Amino acid sequence: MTQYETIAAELRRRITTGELKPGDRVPSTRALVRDFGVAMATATKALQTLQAERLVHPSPGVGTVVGPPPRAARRTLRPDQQPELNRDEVVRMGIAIADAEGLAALSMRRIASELGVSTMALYRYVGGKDVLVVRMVDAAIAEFPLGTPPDDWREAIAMVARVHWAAYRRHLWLASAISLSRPQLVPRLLPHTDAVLRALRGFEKSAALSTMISLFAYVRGVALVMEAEAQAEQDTGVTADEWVTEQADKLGTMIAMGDLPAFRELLADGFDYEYDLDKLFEFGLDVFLDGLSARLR
Amino acid sequence: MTQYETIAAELRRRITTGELKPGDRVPSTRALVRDFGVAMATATKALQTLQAERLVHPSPGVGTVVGPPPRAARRTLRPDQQPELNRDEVVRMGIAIADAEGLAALSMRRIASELGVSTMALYRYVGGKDVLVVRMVDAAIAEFPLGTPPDDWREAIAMVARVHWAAYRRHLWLASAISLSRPQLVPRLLPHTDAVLRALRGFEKSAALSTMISLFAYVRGVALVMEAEAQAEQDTGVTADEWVTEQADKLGTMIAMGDLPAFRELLADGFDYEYDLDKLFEFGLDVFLDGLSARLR
DNA sequence: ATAGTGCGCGTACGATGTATGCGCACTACC
DNA sequence: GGTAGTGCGCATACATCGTACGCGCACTAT
Repeated sequence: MTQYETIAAELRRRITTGELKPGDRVPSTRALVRDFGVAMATATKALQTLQAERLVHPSPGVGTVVGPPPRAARRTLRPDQQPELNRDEVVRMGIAIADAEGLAALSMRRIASELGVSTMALYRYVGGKDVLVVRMVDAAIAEFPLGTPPDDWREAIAMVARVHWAAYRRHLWLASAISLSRPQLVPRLLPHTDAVLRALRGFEKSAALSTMISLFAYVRGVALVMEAEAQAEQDTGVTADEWVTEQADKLGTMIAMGDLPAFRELLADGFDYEYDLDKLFEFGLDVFLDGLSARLR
Repeated sequence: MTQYETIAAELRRRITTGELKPGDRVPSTRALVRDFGVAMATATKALQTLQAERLVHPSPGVGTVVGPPPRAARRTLRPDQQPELNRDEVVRMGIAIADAEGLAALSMRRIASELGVSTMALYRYVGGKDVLVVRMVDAAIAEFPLGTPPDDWREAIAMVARVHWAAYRRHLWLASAISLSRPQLVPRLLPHTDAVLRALRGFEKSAALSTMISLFAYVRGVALVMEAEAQAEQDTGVTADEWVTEQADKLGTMIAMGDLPAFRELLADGFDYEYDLDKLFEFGLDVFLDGLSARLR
């Protein structure tokens, strides 16, 4: 332990034990030099350490005082300098851009220019892009409150799943954004998980949790298919149907070369599958819920 | 239509009608100047247009000849210049990096430096990053061939799902990479889809397709949870369990503030859920398959 | 009046994917 | 055997990204 750490520790002790109370003055630099027999630089460093910990603060003309530095008086801004921006506005713009052009088009510079503001100004409100995305997720989820869930457990968790689906549908980027965000909580998602857990009280506890995660994973999985499709269509201007017909040749040769009997059969007698992800989602959801019912019985 | 376009069109007509056959000489620049009454520059431009279309090529000392330019003889490289790189090597290195550090760490420069090669040299073999990723996906899938599926339809599609799961487990990046790739086919994935379709021959055709997509979406959904967890652990060095305990305070206040009875109840009497994604995957798969069975009956 | 302070944001850095175009080794002709 | 020409392989350079850094200015406190 260096000398300045020793001094800092001693003063820290006096403060935490109450020997020095908030408002009291700690020994001045010069007093420390005298009492501990150290150089000025060392004494200064010790006090700086405590300042960095916000245990003490310098009070001009008085000395170094115990207690955190007083919050600087809120600067009164002249009317023309009132910040016309706030966090919600940034988050809203982020959502608007991601909705219109996908997460890939979302950049700090883009948001800033869209808001008529300098890029770095955003960092006054959102900390960084990752944090912004988490806030976007939270805000997007909040657009779809749950209402009161039905009594029937099956109806209840179906409702939550459908609400999620609606959110993913409205905000196509949501499915990929929500995964990137474990280190951050999404507060307004908690009511959803709570609703599912409540509905599944009849199940064993670990089964209830597994059910919930599986269900959410499924919904997000289908939502990602939807997102990929939308993104590809936007990038290339080609819909899924068109793409299939375009790629028919390549697919044809692959089928011919590989050993894909079921595929060939499927394409043989008129491939007219209606590619409707809403229906697909409901189908898988039904199957899953049927499975759960069987299990509960 | 400009003059040179007129001339080019006329020559093009003579070639496509067979009036001029491959090997024949088209009129020289000077002949065109004489016959069409245009300037040298115009005649030259007309011939250049056709050259760009690879309909004709200049043959030194002969004139401009119908037919595509002869493929340059394959340059015989001296032994010390034999390219020591090939596409598979690039793809393999891409997979190695993504396995070890995630898709985010995958960059063209990184691959190149890891291979001891200049960055742009990679573009001789892989076209671009997107294409590379698709090839990585294909290669990763190919590591898990299907074997012969059981007769029982349920066992058969469970097997395919488990093979997918194994692939996702081995290559954590696979779950996010596989979605980005609609415009490209993943050839060696087709046998998997074919196996599922074959197993579901008993179902109505559209139901079979919906089942397949739902199932794959589910598997990938769970795999993405796994990937996010692994990535977060690598980035922050904090496991999921540790994170939960770390965030307990924040979660606690959220629970206290919000109205989350089931959550509170869950945490109240000892939260000891075993967070095992393999088991979770099997659980959800079972539920889904149970649902399908019920539906088939 | 003047010294000091901290806020807001402009500048700049280190990444990224990849288009562009240059030098050079080689081929094909006189 | 010299030489013109060609195309391959890759170094350089550009546009984009997120954001660290630190400067100037407007304000507060003396």
